[in-house]
Amino acid sequence: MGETAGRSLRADAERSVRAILEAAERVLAEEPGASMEQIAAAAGVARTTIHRRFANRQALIEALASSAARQLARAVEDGRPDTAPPLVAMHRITANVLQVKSAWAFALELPADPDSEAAALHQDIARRCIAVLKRAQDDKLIDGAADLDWVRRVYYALLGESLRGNADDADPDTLATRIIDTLLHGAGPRA
Amino acid sequence: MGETAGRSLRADAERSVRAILEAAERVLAEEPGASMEQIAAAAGVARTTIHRRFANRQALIEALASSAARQLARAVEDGRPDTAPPLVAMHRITANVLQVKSAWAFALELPADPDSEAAALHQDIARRCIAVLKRAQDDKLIDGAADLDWVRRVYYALLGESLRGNADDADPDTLATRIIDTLLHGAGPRA
DNA sequence: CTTAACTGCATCATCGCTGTTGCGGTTCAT
DNA sequence: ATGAACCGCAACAGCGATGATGCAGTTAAG
Repeated sequence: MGETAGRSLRADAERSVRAILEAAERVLAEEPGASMEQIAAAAGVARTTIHRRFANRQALIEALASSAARQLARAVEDGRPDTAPPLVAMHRITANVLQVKSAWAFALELPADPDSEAAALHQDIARRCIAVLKRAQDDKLIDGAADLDWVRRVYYALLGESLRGNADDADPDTLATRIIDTLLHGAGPRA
Repeated sequence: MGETAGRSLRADAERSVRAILEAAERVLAEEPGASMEQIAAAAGVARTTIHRRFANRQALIEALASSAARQLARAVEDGRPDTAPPLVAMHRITANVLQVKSAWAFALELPADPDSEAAALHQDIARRCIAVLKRAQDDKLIDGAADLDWVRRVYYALLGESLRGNADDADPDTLATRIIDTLLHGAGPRA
């Protein structure tokens, strides 16, 4: 479970942990093989401080993945996936997720160990995602014969593609609109 | 230019180079930070042999990227992108590219140095890709108001997504059909 | 205020990877 | 068949990253 279970840290220690995780995301996104030294520098912290909080590089990575996955789960939850109308939920969730994903791109694309907290969260998110798609299918927004798992994968791919290169030059809602539109209608001529 | 310009190698040396490049793809795909030792072992070659052919790890990576990019360009070319009917060309190119991309996934997703051979090839491929899409647009297969650069990016994303996980369990034509269908019509209900 | 937690700094040992060189044996080209 | 190219093996030096430790100074919590 990484750091989740440790008893509550002192206020400054908590700040350090956050700074380290944020710095790790920033640095590793640009250079996945970056050293602890570089991460420490970016966090405004001594390298030994990182080793005090995270035993291994591995442990740091896992904590990073867990933290990001929790934020992603929250972003989905905030979109009211199983109460709001499907189209509204999809739009809100997409906009929320885009923001989280642009801030934690590296951590979220990390190959998760099958029995880690992050993996469990991602699995739960995928479950909710398919549930929303199912509701959209019931509302005839998605073809009845469509393979929802493929649709979900396409949706994920569109999310990822929207964030490549110039990350946050457009606002999330504009990007979300384009994603949903592409997902539902593709590139073909409109009716 | 990497290794392209060196005078012709002896037959066994050429075999070694191919074995090394193929092993590098295989090993690095699973573990991007793998050591030269691991690559050498996978290639059935001594580590020093790699250093004889490629000065740096960097040089090896670049040669790998160039080699893969050349194969990809050839796969596109074989689809007759500017003579065959757009839909036919798209299908053929997609099927061809899927095969190359499944064999050289790591090398092709490598961030290319702006002034490398690989980058030039990828740029040329993107140019051809957009040309095909333009012809499809002229044939009313794609909406007249569509942003072709976005369409191309979506197409790339669909290609990538099709190969994740169980790589080659389905034949390329089936996958290609689904990709083109999704690209043109999305997940919405069919007419 | 007093104590315990936390941090920075300097240091140390260790490890694995890299890249090079030399040599003896093997394989290809002509 | 002969020479040049190639390969494996062993050894070496160098480098940077890792992770641990002790100590002195600072900060938060009760």
